[in-house]
Amino acid sequence: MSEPVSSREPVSSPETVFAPVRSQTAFEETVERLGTAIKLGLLAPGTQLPAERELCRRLGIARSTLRQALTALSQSGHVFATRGRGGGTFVSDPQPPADPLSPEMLARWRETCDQRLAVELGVAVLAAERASAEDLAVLDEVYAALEAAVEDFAAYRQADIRLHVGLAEATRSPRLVSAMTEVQGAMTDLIAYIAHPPQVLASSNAQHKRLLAAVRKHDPASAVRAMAEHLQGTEHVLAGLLPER
Amino acid sequence: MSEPVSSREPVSSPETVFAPVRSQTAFEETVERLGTAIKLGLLAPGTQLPAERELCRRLGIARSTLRQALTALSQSGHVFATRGRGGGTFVSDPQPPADPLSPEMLARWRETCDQRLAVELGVAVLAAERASAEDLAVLDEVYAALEAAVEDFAAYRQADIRLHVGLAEATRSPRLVSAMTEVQGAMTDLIAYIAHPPQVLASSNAQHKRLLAAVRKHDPASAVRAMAEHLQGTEHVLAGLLPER
DNA sequence: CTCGAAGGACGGAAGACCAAACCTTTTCTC
DNA sequence: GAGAAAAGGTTTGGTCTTCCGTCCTTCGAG
Repeated sequence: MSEPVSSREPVSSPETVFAPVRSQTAFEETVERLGTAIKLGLLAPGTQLPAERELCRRLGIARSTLRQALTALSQSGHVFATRGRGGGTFVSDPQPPADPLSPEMLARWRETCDQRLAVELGVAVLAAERASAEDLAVLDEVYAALEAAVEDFAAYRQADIRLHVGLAEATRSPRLVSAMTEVQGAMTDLIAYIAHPPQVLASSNAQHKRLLAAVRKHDPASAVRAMAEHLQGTEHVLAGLLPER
Repeated sequence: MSEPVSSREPVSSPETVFAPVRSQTAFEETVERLGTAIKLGLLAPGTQLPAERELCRRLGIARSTLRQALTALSQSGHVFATRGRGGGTFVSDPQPPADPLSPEMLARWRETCDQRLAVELGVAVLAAERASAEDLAVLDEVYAALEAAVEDFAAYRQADIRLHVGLAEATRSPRLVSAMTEVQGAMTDLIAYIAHPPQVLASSNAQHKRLLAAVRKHDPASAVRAMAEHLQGTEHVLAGLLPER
C-alpha cells in the first residue's frame, strides 16, 4: 500500500453493531405471533385454530413447544381448548382486557412510530403500484366497515387494522405483511388507552379515503402523501399525551 | 348471541400468521451481525474488535458462544486473531472474496428491494425532519468521497453504504439503523456481481445530491421523491438482469 | 524478567427443542 | 350401542445450544 487510504478509522456506529443480540426462543416467538394476531383481530373471536398436530407442522416447531405457547395463551385467557372429536383450540370471546403497556414500551414509543412510518410509506407506494382489482374490492369493503364504525372505537380500530394489513397484502410481499402486523401490534398497545372522539375518527377516515383513491389510480406519490398525513395525525396525538423521549 | 355478527370469518392471511417461525441461534445471529458489519465496511479492514471478554458482555452472550462466531469468521477469512498482550481480533485486510449468493436469496430479490424501499423512504422522511448540522457535515464528507469514487465501484459502494447508514443514524432511531444495515447487507449480495459503469454511478450521485439538498432544507417530501427515484434506478437494473419472481 | 492482558481450550450444568409414543375425552358413523 | 376417529393432554428420553467457570498459552510493556 503506497499511501494510507483516506478514512480507515471506524466511521460510525459500533454502538449499533455491538448492541445486545436478543435471541428470541421459538416459544416466545410463537406466543408473540399468535398473541398479536388475536389482539389485532386477524384471528377473530370464536375462530378455531388448526389442530395442534397440523399447526406445529406449519409453524415448523415441535408439538410440545407449540403446546407451551398455547398453554400460555390459554392461561392469559386469549384462547381456550376443548377435548374430544370436534374439539380444538378456539379464540376466546370476549377477549381478556389488554394488559397495561410496559414502561420500556412507553419509553420507546417514538421509535415505534418511526418504524411504522417506514413500513406504512413503503406499503403505500407498493400497494399503489401493485394493487389488483380484487385487492381494491376487499379494501373498499373494509373502508365501508370503517365508515360504519366511527362511533365505536374498538370496532373502528379493528377495521383500521384490517385496512392497513390489507394494503400490505396488496403489495404481495410477505415480509411487509409481517412487518405491518408487528408494528400494528405495537401501535395498538400504545393507542389502546387514548380517547378517540368520533370526529377524530371521521377525519382519519377522510385520509383513508384519499389513500384508497390514490391506490386505485396507481398513484404512488399521492398515496405517500395521504399516508404521511394520516400517520402524522396519530403521532401528534401521542406526542401530546406521552412523555417525550 | 342474538344475531350473527357481520364478518366473523377469518378475513385474511392466516398464511402469514401461521408461517414458519425461524428461530435463529445466538451463534448464527452473531456471525450475521459481525459478518455484515465487516462486509459493509462498518468495521473497516484493520480495525481491532473489542476484547472477547468485553465483547461478549456487550453482546449479552457467553464467551464460548462469541468464540464460536469468531472462529467461523476467522475460518472464512473475515477476521484474524493474534495472541498475547497487545493482541486481539482484527478485521482482515484484504477481505476474502464474497461468496456466491444463494439461490433462495436470488429468488427473493424483489422482496429484498421492497424491504429496502420501506426502510429508505422512512429514513428519508425522518432524516429530513431531524438531521442536525453535524449530521449534515458528516454526510457532506461522505458525499465528497462518493463523487471521488465514480471510477472505482468497490470504493463507491463503500461510500454509498456509509451515506445511507449515515442518513439512518441522522434519524436517531436505532431500529432504523439496524434495519438499514441489514437491508444494505442483503442488497450488497445482490449488487456485487452487476456491472456498474461510471456514468451510472454519476447519475446515481446526482440523485444523492438532490437527496442531501432536500434533507438540508428539511423538506421530507422532496427527500422522498429523490430517494424513490434513486431506488428505482437500481431496481430497474436488477429487474433487467435477474429472473422475475 | 516478570506481570498482565489477550486469545485458546475444556468440562459440566441448565435449558430449549424435538421426536415419538401413549392416554383421555368426545363425537360421529354405522 | 359399539367402535372408529379426531381432537387435546401427558410422559419420556434424547440432542443441541448456551452458559459459566476454570485453566492454559502466548507475548509485549515496563
